Amino acid sequence: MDNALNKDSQPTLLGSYSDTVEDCRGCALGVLCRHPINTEQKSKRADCALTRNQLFNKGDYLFHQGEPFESIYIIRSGSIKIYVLTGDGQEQVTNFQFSGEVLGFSGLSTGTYSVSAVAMETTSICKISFADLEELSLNSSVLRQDIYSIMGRELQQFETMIMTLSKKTSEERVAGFLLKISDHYEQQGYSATCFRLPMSRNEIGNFLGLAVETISRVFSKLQKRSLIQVNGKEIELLDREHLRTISGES
Amino acid sequence: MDNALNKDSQPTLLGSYSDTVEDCRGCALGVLCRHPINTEQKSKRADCALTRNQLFNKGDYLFHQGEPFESIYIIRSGSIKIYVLTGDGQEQVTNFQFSGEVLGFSGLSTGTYSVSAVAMETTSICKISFADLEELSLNSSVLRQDIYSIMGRELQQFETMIMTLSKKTSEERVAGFLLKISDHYEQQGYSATCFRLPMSRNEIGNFLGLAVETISRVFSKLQKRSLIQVNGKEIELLDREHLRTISGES
DNA sequence: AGTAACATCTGATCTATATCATTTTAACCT
DNA sequence: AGGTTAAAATGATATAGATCAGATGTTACT
Repeated sequence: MDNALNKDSQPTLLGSYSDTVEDCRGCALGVLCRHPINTEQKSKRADCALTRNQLFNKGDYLFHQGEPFESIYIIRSGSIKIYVLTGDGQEQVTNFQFSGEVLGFSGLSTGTYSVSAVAMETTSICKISFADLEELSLNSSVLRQDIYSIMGRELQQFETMIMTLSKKTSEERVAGFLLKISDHYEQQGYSATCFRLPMSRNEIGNFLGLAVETISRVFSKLQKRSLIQVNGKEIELLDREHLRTISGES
Repeated sequence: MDNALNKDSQPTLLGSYSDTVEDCRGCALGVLCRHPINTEQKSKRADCALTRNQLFNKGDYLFHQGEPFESIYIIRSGSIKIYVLTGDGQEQVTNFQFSGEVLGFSGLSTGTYSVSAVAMETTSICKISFADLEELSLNSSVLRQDIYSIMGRELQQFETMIMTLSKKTSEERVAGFLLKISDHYEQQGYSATCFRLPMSRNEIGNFLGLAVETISRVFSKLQKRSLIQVNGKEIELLDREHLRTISGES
């Protein structure tokens, strides 16, 4: 029921896994594994560790809202749902994150995670304690810049999300949602037009501020207009350009 | 029409304004002015400067969306509206910020400001280039922690905002909005129950994802129920407890 | 002071999306 | 495989809040 560790997941010295670096080209904190800082650091701080390639099954939690903030997580592959519990115990999905993305930073202000993070499918994670990350960053302006950049990007994405929730119609939201996922897969070298949604209609609706039924209806409508092909969670984007127009850029 | 500099606003060496520190108790980056780091640094880096107490009039911009990211801004007094321009040129208010708060971080990822920041009333600002701030932070774990904490808090606030826009009714949104401002003024030593809103109904509606007319109507309804007293921009909260219940905590 | 331009308020109507109800389809378990 | 349970789709209806229109109030300018 808890995190399933595979045999490669023991904490290891930084820089000792150069054979796996090839898998990590899209990693937002790739400098941790690629930069000379590793070999320099290795000798200085034997205790400084990055846990790599830890496997989580669908439903496994990376962390729960309220737990002490400890580590930053990097998604190697798979996908994670981020959500907060509202005052009355409802779930509010605040993000879906995919390979290459980094999560956990919002815990920085209170010292406890402000959200929960749960795997939506089998997901491989790298993990580094924030204390270690911060210490490493003192010797690498590139790493520092990367950390700030990741947090800045997350702030920007939230700004965009607020715009979406505040001004967009259901169709615009769904089109934008599909394109965001498509763009992400494309950037990671997968098909941009044909993919499997790791989340349920319910979770999509929750994230987009719409009822489940509305998601179904919009999917059907977009399919009737030959813009997408829906088969359960399998989605094919038939006309990305038109979808882009509908979504209102963003 | 542009930023009006008052006579105290020239860049100054850190630590040279100890006489003004008393005004800055609520400042989220107060460590810049209070911590021994200042005097140590002062001799080492004469060019490291914090611009203090720069005055902006209503309508003056701190920065515009798209301009190169340069500095972080700290509000000493007054209030700032943060907004993005959407694809079709509409304005989307993403935040209202008040004294003690820090802004500009979302520019960190792209190197250009992703939002515009404009004074809603006469506002006093301190400003530090991010490069200088980062350099100072290398010698102060407290400052580093403060920077991360500010960014983490901003992420958290966005998470809350998404919940608001996704799930709350107009009444809940408005009650929560008034309480947030009230709490802020209280924390800064002003009256928690009686204050002047620096923004228009239009801007409130834009921020809360509601039409202007809805804001007016909810204000009127809350007044009819003796929860608030409205007189143009002057607001008195008559029953904060009840408002808190209506807002659904958050 | 007087007028223009704008902000706010209130009422009447409309509509996008929620909600409720039912059917269809897919996933899961022993 | 077959039966149970959950997810998704679709139709019918309700409603919160948008939009339109007008009245009133406020601010700014000469």
